[in-house]
Amino acid sequence: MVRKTKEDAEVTRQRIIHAAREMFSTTGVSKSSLEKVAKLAGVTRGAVYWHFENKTELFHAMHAQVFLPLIERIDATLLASSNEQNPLTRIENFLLDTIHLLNEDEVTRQTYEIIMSKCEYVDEFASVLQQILGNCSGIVENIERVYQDAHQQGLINPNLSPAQLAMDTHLFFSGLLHMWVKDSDGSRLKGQAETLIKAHINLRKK
Amino acid sequence: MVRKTKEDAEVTRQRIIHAAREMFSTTGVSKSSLEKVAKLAGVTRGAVYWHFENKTELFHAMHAQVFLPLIERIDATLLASSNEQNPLTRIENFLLDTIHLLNEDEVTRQTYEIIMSKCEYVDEFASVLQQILGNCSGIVENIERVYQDAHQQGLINPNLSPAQLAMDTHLFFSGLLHMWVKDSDGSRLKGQAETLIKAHINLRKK
DNA sequence: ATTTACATACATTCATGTTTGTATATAAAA
DNA sequence: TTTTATATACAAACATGAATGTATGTAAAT
Repeated sequence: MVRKTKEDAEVTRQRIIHAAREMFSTTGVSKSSLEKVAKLAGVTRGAVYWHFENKTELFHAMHAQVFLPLIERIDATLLASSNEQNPLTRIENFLLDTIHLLNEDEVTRQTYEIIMSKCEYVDEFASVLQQILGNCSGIVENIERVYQDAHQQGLINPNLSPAQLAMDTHLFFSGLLHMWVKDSDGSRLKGQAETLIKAHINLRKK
Repeated sequence: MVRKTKEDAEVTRQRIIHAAREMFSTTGVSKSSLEKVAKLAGVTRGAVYWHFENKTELFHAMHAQVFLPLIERIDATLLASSNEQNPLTRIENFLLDTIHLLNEDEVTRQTYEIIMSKCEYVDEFASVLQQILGNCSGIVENIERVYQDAHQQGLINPNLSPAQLAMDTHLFFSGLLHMWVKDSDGSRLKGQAETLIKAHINLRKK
């Protein structure tokens, strides 16, 4: 029984991506052989090589599937409804939402985990790092705009530059995500992430 | 010509560690074969296997060589001369010193780079992550003590808990180091790291 | 009839761990 | 002090396994 319908093929493609994510997160990217990924997906390497050129392309597909929507969501959360509520609250909500997403969505959490601690950024993967850094720059710019709003509305200490505040927030949150993801047993952060975020924002209030 | 003197052997051992660090940082840990490490060190795999059980042990040796002294240095910087100067200045100097170290010392920089983006934390390497997290906890505790000093001296806003401030600083700095190391061309951070650190500390001042 | 969506088989490369060989440093015995 | 025995510090060879990429086969969808 070969030659499935187009929809069936798409299903197998997704199953392969899903299996790859599982494999990557438990075994690490470099030690995940396509043989094992295929087996976990219930297919053979033939199917994998049919859908993806090689492991790198499979990785890219897995990464993009989660992060492209995520970037859009971030932009939307930060910028949309610009004038509807307190800018500082908007930033706080953005951070809280992201933590919440990691709590709820296994796929997103696994992807973050792979990106942050199960992957070596050399050769073909170096470009992924640059891409991530690019996304970060975008996020920082967005946060900065919101801080500018806060600045204009007189919500924060006027001698703090929005650019520096934005970078400080981004670095804080980057550190938070890293520790959140790596601290697997959750003893250090899981319980107090929300408190920390609120404290971080409170530092800025007048 | 085999059977060198003990001192010669120690030299070889160091050469292997050094070569491993170079290899790991350019090729990534998992793609660095002991064959290539040996060749870079000017020896054969025989020498490598004589000095180290396997690649994991070699990695541990490389890691410990840089990080054990580093941890001591951090403790010293943060705690020593406790009453000699402003606590906030002490934290600021600790952060600035670390960035300065990364600027000056190639070996330390490479090691950080490997730890942060050229290594997959699975299986035998998972313990390294836990070890790093343990170190982080220690650092946070130290920072917290210094913030307590600042608190008692009335230097900071009294409704900010030292524990939260310490964690906020640590996460900020963790994020900063990550970006500092990964942003290889330095376009995003290299120039403004010091400014950001000072801004971060200034946020806390009364 | 032809392309599609795979499974199967094949060839090659590469890394690892182990074993063996060996010249010499070093410590003990004479 | 010289001789001797043994452990040391590797190099070289070997054996094995695993992963990759490609090529071929094939049944069903289109």
